[in-house]
Amino acid sequence: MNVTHIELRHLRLLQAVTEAGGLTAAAERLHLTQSAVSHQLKALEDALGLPLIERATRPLGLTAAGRRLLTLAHAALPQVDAALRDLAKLKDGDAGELRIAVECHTCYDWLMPAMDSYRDVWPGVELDLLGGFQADPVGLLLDGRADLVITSETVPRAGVAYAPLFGFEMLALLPPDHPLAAKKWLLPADFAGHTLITYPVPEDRLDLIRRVLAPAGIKPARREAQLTVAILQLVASRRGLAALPAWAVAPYLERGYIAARRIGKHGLWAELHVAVREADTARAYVADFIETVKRDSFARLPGIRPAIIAP
Amino acid sequence: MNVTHIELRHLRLLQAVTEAGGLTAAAERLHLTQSAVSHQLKALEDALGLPLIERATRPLGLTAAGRRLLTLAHAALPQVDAALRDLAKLKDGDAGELRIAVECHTCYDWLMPAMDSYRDVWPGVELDLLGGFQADPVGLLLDGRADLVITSETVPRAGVAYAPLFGFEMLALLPPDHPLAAKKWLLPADFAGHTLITYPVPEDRLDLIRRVLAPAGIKPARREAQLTVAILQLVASRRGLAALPAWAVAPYLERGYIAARRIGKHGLWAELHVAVREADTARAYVADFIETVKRDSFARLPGIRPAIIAP
DNA sequence: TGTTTATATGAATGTTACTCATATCGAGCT
DNA sequence: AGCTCGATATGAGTAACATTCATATAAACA
Repeated sequence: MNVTHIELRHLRLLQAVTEAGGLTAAAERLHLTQSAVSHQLKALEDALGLPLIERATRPLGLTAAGRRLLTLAHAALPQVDAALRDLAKLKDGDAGELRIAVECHTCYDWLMPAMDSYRDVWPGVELDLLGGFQADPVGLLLDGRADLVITSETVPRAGVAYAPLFGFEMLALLPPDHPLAAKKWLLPADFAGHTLITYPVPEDRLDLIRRVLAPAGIKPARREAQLTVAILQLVASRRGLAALPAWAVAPYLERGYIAARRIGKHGLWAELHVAVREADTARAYVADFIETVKRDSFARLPGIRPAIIAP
Repeated sequence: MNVTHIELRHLRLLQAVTEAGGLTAAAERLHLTQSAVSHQLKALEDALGLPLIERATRPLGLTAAGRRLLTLAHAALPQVDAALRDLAKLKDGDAGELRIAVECHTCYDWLMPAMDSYRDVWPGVELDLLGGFQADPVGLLLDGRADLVITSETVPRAGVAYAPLFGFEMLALLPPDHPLAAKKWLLPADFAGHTLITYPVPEDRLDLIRRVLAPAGIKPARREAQLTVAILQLVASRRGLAALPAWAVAPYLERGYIAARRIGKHGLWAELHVAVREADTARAYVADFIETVKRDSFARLPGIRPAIIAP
């Protein structure tokens, strides 16, 4: 067959496979099963009469044909997305207001750049970032004091809709020469007798305490710090241990400033979600903000994975 | 639904609809039913939440959304086609030889420009045009003296494959002030007593005689001319009538040099097909030549329509 | 050499895109 | 008006295809 029946779906697939570095990971991102991805890729290769990926090599490589098709994907898909955005603007208008409340301290790291790329595309949308700690950020939506909340909880609430952003791993931080650094991963007991350095938030907002230490009956001393760099500095100077998202510490790890270890064998994973008023889910500039953040995050943040928990 | 599930199929559809100037004509080009086109367009409009075409206006117009999506189609589809061509070259190589025999005299008008655009894309393919009249052009394929034949016949022959190009209308030509010009279309009897000016080919190769005049028992005198302009000039100077493809006379009609009338109420339609050796149908540079000619013809030639006769 | 992780495959299922048959609509005619 | 013709719309049935589930195979790691 020569009149090849290629579709955007195939381009998105190839892009996801190369970006995710494998079929299984691509499947997660596309919200498909691994089987579907394998079948679809094979069907595409059969239709073209050419293999697209190098099997049995890790990390997965592309064939010349695969690279050519990926080039097409990189050229064509952004055009398609831009057109869809323009259509959305035609439909709903291109102006609006987005007051954003953020629950997690480290989120500013990726939120700022994401907001920048969003602003390029929706210049008519007024972006505001709400500062300060909020006891009940989702409540701000219903108060009308915020339009969008980035949160780790998805407690169902009338009139509020949640959309998953991504899952990320919390890593335990310790000085590079600390005795515990010899272990591949830390167990709850390893934290006993150490001070825990955290952001100034209640204990039930700290995943490490709520999901790991408290169930094991361990209650370490706490010391609070406002800024990520302050926490890192306290850890490096042996004042205690901390737990931060993997993406937030990646740059410091590279420089050997501190060490990071998994919490439990499979790691401690948390998720971020976006909450908006249900009435706003249909607004194009709202939906596209969520899309932008997600795309930006997966492109920029190391070690994140698609969210698993149903919103 | 905001995560719009747009596909290349939709872009090709919109492009076909605007180029063909209607759903029915687009359906023919896409080898679909009119129903399929209508359903698909509606599905797309529903998914986007925006109408794409102005219903109930002739000629059919696009909405702002339709124009934006068409812009996308014009940008993206050529990129896709180029990528597919590159993949075809990767698969089969990019060199070959294409000796082309042409049965119809007027075909050179569109074949030359089509060959030019083809050459841009397949510089490695050696193009040759076989000159002179051939009694049995398709036989040249099996002799190995030609690789591709443009013909109006599709007589099944072992080892030969046919692909349809397009259908076109033969128009009767007459001087603008001729009495017959008063009629909207001509009947076989109208040709009686007039000289028929034709290319120098046997009678059974002339559609007007074989399919219209001979069945009606009319045998007009004939006069032959080699060149299209010579035929036109003879008609204009009242030496007789002629019949030529609509596209070949369109430029002269505009200038009022001659007049043209339908032959029969629904017109006399003929078709052109491409014949190649069956073994060559799988060659990418052969298949793409046929595609190029078809695309080029539909873009350039007025009054042609997809072929109907099964090859 | 088992153990884990990633990919492939066959059969069953669900979801679409498509066709067929028919209805509706609008423009041009008498 | 009413009629006819060409074009588009629509509903129901079908065919084609994408996806899942369950399982096999293969590669990587200790």
